[in-house]
Amino acid sequence: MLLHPLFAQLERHAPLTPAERQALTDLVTAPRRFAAGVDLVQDGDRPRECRVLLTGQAFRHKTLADGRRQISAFHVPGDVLDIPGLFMSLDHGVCALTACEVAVLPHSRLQAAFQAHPNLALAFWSISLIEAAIFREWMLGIGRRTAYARVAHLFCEMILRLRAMGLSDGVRAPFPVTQQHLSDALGLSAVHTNRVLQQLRGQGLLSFSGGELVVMDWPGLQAAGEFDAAYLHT
Amino acid sequence: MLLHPLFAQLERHAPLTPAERQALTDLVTAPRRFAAGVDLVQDGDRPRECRVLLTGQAFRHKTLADGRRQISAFHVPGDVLDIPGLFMSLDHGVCALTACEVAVLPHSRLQAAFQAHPNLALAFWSISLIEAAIFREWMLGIGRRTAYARVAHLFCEMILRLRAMGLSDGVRAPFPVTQQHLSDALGLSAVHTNRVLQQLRGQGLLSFSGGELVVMDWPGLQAAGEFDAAYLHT
DNA sequence: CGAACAGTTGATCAGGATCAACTCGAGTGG
DNA sequence: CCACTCGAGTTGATCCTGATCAACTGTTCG
Repeated sequence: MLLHPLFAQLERHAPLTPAERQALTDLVTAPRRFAAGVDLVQDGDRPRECRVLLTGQAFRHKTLADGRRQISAFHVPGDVLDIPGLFMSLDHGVCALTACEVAVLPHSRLQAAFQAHPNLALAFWSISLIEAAIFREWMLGIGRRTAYARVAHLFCEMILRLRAMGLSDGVRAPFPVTQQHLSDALGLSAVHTNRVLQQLRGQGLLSFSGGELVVMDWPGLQAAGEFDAAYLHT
Repeated sequence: MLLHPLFAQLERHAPLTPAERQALTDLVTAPRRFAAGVDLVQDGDRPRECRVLLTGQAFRHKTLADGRRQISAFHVPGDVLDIPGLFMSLDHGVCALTACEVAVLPHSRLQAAFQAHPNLALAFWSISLIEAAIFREWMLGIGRRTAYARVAHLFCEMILRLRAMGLSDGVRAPFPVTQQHLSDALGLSAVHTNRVLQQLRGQGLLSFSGGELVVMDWPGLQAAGEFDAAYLHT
């Protein structure tokens, strides 16, 4: 049951057959452990394997020469960290937020499994499309929403995604990011993120400290973030 | 040779076999024509077919209730407009910028072709991943680049993508968008976009009017946009 | 004990938004 | 044929969201 988080992601649209599950189980190598802050996936790399996050959290980022950084995704268990690496070299890095356990699926054996079980390829494709849908929603937020709505929206998303993986009850969730991480994800400065957080706290919508998010007023938070979960395709 | 633009996109990583090309040719129905301004793909739709842009240009957008709009992509011939529709309902619309010709690939027959030619599915998957890479680059721009760099960067991208489809010589390219379209793609106001364009023109980097982009100083434009084409994976 | 980092606060600044008005075609209909 | 409208582009004036700079607190950790 090592790959259980991955199966949960892959089965969001259609269940896998026992044979498909077995094929994945057969090809995975021993999971690797990484410490917080380590790069799980390197920018510019042309990987020979797919990494799947089993435990812990991570984030995807592009960083410019002068240090400006954009975080394009936060990753929860079950997420495949480098699907693009199946086809091309990576144009971004993935960095561990916490200690992480990562399953490794060698490309050669994964591609063989795709040949033997075409639906497996479709399932991986499908989760890469959901990730793209999240990118579009983030673009909408960064481009067109206020800082206040952006922060609220991100917290709504993370609560739901973590709940889908059994890591949250919908009220409290582990989200071990600094305010700087939030800023880099939302296109804000750290100072302004801090002030928006104080607003959200002051309105009794949530608390966020020590890497834990607690939603105290879910309808209020959704409204503040103009949040509609349709784009998550759960 | 109706599908020639699609083949050009699909073959960016590996050539298709004659059998694979034939399979696509066999399943395409008569192309449809659309007028400028018409929605080619409707938000919320759950399509039964894939649409491929053959001629003309289009853009992908999410629009909020109050009219704020984020354009998440501009599409050139050969682009598949609704790959996510293979797996899920669409969370955005695609609108024609010009009169367009669109090829229609029914899902049922496309899926059969994927079964018969697994590499076809991989090729479609691959172009959906390139699109996601572009999304990430746009996020970086909207979140972390100045308005000036954003505008320059977008023009660099469009010149290269249009050139890859044989629609530009690398100097001049058809790009029939209004300044409002640019603003909605870049997360700016129309007024500010106008002023940035004047700057870029004033520095002799480009001219942009009547739906035509002319690059007068390519190195200068690249520098202004902090542009590195790696993310296009050409 | 001292670094180093995350968070917080205040003061100031600026990039870009907003509002409003005007120009300039390109239709379009009387 | 002209008046009218409408959309796109342009300009100026003003405002404001959020950036920047700097200092300070608290905590953790070596």
